[in-house]
Amino acid sequence: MELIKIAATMKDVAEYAGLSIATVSKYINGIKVKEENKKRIDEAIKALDFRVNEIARGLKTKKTTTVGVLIPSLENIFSTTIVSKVESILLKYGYSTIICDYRQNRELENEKFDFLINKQVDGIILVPYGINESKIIEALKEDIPVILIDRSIRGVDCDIVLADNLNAAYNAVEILITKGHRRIGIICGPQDIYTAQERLKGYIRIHEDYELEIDENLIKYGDYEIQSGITLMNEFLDQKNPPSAVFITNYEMTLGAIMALNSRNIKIPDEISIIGFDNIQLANVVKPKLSIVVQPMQQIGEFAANLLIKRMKGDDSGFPAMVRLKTEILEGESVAVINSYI
Amino acid sequence: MELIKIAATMKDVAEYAGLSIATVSKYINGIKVKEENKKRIDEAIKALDFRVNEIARGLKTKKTTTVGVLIPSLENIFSTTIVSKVESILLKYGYSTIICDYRQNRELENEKFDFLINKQVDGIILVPYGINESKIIEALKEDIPVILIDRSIRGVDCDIVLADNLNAAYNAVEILITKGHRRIGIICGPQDIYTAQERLKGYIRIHEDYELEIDENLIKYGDYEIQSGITLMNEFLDQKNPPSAVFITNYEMTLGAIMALNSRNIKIPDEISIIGFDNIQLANVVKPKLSIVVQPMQQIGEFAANLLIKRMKGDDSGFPAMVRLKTEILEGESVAVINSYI
DNA sequence: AACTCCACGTTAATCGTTTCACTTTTTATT
DNA sequence: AATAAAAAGTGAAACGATTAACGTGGAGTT
Repeated sequence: MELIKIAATMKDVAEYAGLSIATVSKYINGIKVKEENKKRIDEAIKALDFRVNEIARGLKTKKTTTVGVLIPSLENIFSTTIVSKVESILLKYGYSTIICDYRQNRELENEKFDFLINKQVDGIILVPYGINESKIIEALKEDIPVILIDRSIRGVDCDIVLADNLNAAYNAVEILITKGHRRIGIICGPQDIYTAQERLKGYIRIHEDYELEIDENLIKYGDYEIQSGITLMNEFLDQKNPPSAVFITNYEMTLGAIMALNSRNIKIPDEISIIGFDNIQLANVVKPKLSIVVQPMQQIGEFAANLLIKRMKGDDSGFPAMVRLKTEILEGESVAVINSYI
Repeated sequence: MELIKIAATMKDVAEYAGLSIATVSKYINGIKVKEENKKRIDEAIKALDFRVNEIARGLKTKKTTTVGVLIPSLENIFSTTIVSKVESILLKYGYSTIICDYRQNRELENEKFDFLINKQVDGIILVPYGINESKIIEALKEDIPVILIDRSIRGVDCDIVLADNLNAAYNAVEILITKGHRRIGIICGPQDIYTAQERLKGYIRIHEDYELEIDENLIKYGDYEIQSGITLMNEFLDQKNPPSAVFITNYEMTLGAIMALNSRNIKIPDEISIIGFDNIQLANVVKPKLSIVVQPMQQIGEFAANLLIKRMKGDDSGFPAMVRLKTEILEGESVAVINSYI
């Protein structure tokens, strides 16, 4: 005969210990209680295998100790690395993390944001794409802190943590320039995405600083997916005057670009130089080793999580915070030194 | 003056509509209500921007419409692909997904399992590693369905969804054999992991079926991490009589193995043939294109999610279910044809 | 001994739903 | 029109915690 064991409540504990529910509750919530009673309660808790019912608690306190993380995709290293870090930090504070993936789809992004709000999360970390800014404003107004990652949203005062994308691109392209490249292609992300704009700005600025002309034919816009990388790299290769080097501004498109080169049997860096983005593992497994821009993803996650904790504690100092973290360049062997200009 | 808008409750709706709370509740839960009242309630809901408080509901119903997913790592394609699929299916049914990552750490795995139970999830999907089986039994007894993925646990009757690892390995090694390889190395996972055992069994069985001897020196055990792949591949290469082909049984070790080969400048497949595991993107970006075993990760996620839904609805038919899905082999150019045996 | 404090306890209301056990209204039947 | 049966609506008690507001007993003071 299986008896389904029914979970003990605080009432049971109180009875077992011969005290009132209120006393037990207080003890559990860290309020002082007589030594003697402390013992009795502990004993009762152990004997009954009591655990507070978070739901009931949540109903009273209007807190769920749950936060939502909304990202473009679970199949993308940038997002998952951040999520992984965020989750581990939040867990330390007793929060659980609901992760939602919106598949690069604006509509889904909006829906899932609502879903999280509906689930009454205590806070949200969002890597935004096309969210309706009013939703964020609304959330903030309802006292649900939101931390943006990677992309700011026009017209919304909101904490944000991101990489210094402009300088990431600036530095990457500078490497190409100092190695002698003059016709440098860039495969950008969508024009309406902040991060993508910043990366392009970096490309443009370094050209200005070196007084190099910008050839519009060397700027191509993709959608951050593998296929874009393939298509756009092929377009470059088919140009009458192709670039000697290409800077690709995210991981998936870097993958695609390499696939395109491989399938045409083009040697890196002999025939074309490459700087990619974001995935150290990829960089090491490709031959020759790829030079890539590495975002401090762990750090981004760390800052975001800690900032969120702070906001959820009600500390609004420095709002809205903008944390901009430095990127790094990992040099491989995918960039050739050429002398055309000497 | 900012007025923080306080969410409307069912009571408010009832008052606005001039009905009782009970009626409103019933309507919301799909019980028939007079057409006229339907309208009034809808109107009230809209006017007050009412949304049910899931917490309060959960307190009464003892359901959270939340499920937990516990995986070894968020930085591993196998897990994230599954999670992504699971999440999207569950969401359709109104469930949210709490994702926990235990970093290949048994202790953390046990802790996070408890955490999920404590959060009162309605069900759990688990890719187990070293969990204490009593925890699962306990959960099942408390009527929280658990679906295992990829690895069964001795002594526990539990639904499980996995790939046919034995035949995956069998088929992969068979390809090597039919192409003339006779000294075939295998880089296995940890000996205490079910999946790893199965893959090794496949390797052994195909050898038996072709009446080939098994050389213990050709079997190496790793821990499913990149470094293992590097180390073990190097060990193979340093043997007096190295294998002509190596089958590597997970993604991370495949990465490592390729890094080892690259750093020693060994040509694939001219000097050694390779069959790897699990990552299609990787397979395409490496040169030459890698031959790999592909698990039907999406399908695994799909089956697991649907089975969980079924269990949560209280349908225990066919318990414990074992769903074993076929793998596929994606042939690249990393396997050489040799004629030693002709 | 009377009085004030202080530390610790307790009572009871409350959070926003669901649902049981009725009551009232509507419809169908004769 | 009367009545039974079916349908729709209601009041109030849960669910399991937190927390004001208040109660109590004993040490300290005079």
